Amino acid sequence: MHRWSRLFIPTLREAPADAEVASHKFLVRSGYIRQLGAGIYSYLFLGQRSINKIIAIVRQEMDRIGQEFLLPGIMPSEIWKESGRWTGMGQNMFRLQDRKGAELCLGMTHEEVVTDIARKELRSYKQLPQIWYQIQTKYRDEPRPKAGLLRVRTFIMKDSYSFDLDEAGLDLSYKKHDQAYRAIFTRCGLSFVAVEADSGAMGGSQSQEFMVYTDAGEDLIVSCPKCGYAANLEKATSRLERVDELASTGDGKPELVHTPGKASIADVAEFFQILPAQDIKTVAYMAEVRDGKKTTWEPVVAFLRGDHSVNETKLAGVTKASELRPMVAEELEKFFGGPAGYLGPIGLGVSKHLHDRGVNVILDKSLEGRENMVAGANKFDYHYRNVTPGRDFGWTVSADIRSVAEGEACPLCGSPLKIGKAVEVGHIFKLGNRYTDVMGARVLDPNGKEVTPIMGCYGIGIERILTASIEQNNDTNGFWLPRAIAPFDVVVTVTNISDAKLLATGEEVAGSLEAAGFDVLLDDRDERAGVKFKDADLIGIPYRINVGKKAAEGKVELVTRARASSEDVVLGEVAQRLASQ
RNA sequence: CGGGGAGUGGCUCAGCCUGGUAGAGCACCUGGUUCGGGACCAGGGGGUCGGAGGUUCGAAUCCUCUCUCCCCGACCA
Repeated sequence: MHRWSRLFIPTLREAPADAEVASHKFLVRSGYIRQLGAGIYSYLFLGQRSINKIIAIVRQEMDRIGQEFLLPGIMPSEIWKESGRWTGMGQNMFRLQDRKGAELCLGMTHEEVVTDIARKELRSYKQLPQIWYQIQTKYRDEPRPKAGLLRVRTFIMKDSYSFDLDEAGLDLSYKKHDQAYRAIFTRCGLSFVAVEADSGAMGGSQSQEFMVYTDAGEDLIVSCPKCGYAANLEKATSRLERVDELASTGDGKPELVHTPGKASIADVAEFFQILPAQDIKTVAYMAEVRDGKKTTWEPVVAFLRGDHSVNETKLAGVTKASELRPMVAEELEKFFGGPAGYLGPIGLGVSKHLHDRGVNVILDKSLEGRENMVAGANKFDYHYRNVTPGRDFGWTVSADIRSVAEGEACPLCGSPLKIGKAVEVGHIFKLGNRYTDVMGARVLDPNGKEVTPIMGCYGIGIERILTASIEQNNDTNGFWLPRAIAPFDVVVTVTNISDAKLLATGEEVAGSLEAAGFDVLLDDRDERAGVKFKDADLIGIPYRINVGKKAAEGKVELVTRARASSEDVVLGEVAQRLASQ
């Protein structure tokens, strides 16, 4: 039994000044964590207990499908150079040198390490499939750590890696993880959604994120309340309603119109008395393209419906850009011949294929088949009308490069879509042979033919489970965790320890609860009752047994933190009663 | 990396504009009274005012540089 009077649980009456989100405030106030530096935290007694419970659940579910390893937290640069990520991963990696000057890095992820093991040890298809996992601290030099434990520079991650002979095998490993993750997050008491995710520049084929809705989240999730469709905004699509086309004017060809001072979509729409959807939006970028060792910057111009917004993740995916930045004025002048506000598609030197000479013009699919639109004329204070894509201008690639907006129709069932903020707690990812191939992992298949195993990787942010849970379960007085991940199941509060009888009763109750298998914290501090109640409400423990006034009648109170409800329980029945909660 | 904000006792902050040698509340220690929703009274301990340099008779306060933290953006296999 843990006696509060002897523990270090530094609760704070006030939230630290630099905390913004609820989980951050409460984690600090409740004495779970203390900050050492930006994105660097110590986990104190309560925090560590909660983390341990989360890890135990993750471990238990993962052991059903895989094998736990412990991998190095520090590693030589060579394997990263082999995979091409020594430069590719760039700035997010903590790098260091040993005394001989050799380059090392702190482990931010372990694909290279497990692939190195795989290539040295795996010889035959008979050894496949393999699922290896680790639960370890990872180090990432985040450009901007924030929101307490939500985005940090050192954190605990469950990462697993699967090796399979073929796609069918990978499908199975992926599916196993999907199921394990659902079991894990369910057991942790989280309300979560699995969403389609962007596979990124990794070239993976399929990817799913496990998200918990909260305003503290950094991701935007598009979902359909009707059919269950859910996707990261970076990936989401929607069904669009047909837009009424404008009637053509004059001879039907693009007509130059003087539009003094009309530099925004809204102004132009008002000027022409049209809908923004009848206007063409032009967004101009310079894209960084890495081709092996060579890095070049190419012009990329996106055309979209006036009422749509460009989705840079999609655009980067389509153009294979490692980075996108808006064009500066000189570049606009160079490629368009006109200034921002009056950019348009007519007269651009369009490249035939991506990365060819010329401007990479990416047309959003929603503009295909449209006609008589309004667009900038690449001339200060002028626009065109009667602009018809295909007839009046061409493009390099047509693709979905826009962001879905709230209320648009679900791509599956047509119901209005919702958009909400969420935290990513897990991610499963079909990697393919990207690492196994370049690092030379090969096995012989049943025909004696050499094949490259294909990989999947699967991560869970341990602290994010705790953080997300707090975000979901808090009020002004504190938070409550589900029993499965709370540092203690129950706190037994003795309202006045100077009453020896009362203290003895509290110890007896705590002892009986412990005997019944509960994790019990006995609040035997020499504090006033009010202080103890406030602390108990603050620190995330789901139940409180109050040993006070009614003890004389042989009763205690069972307080359920989530509902702030209280019921009297006869002394002998406490364990039984709690177990039935 | 761009923009904004903040560093004063353990915590939350005032003082800075208009220089005169540091304060409040909470926390902590001692004694007493209290004891079911963060008690009260009395006494007490604790601060290189983030750091360095400069201006000045005198700097928490003015100037320069620098470090750190927070927020927005960029970024985020």
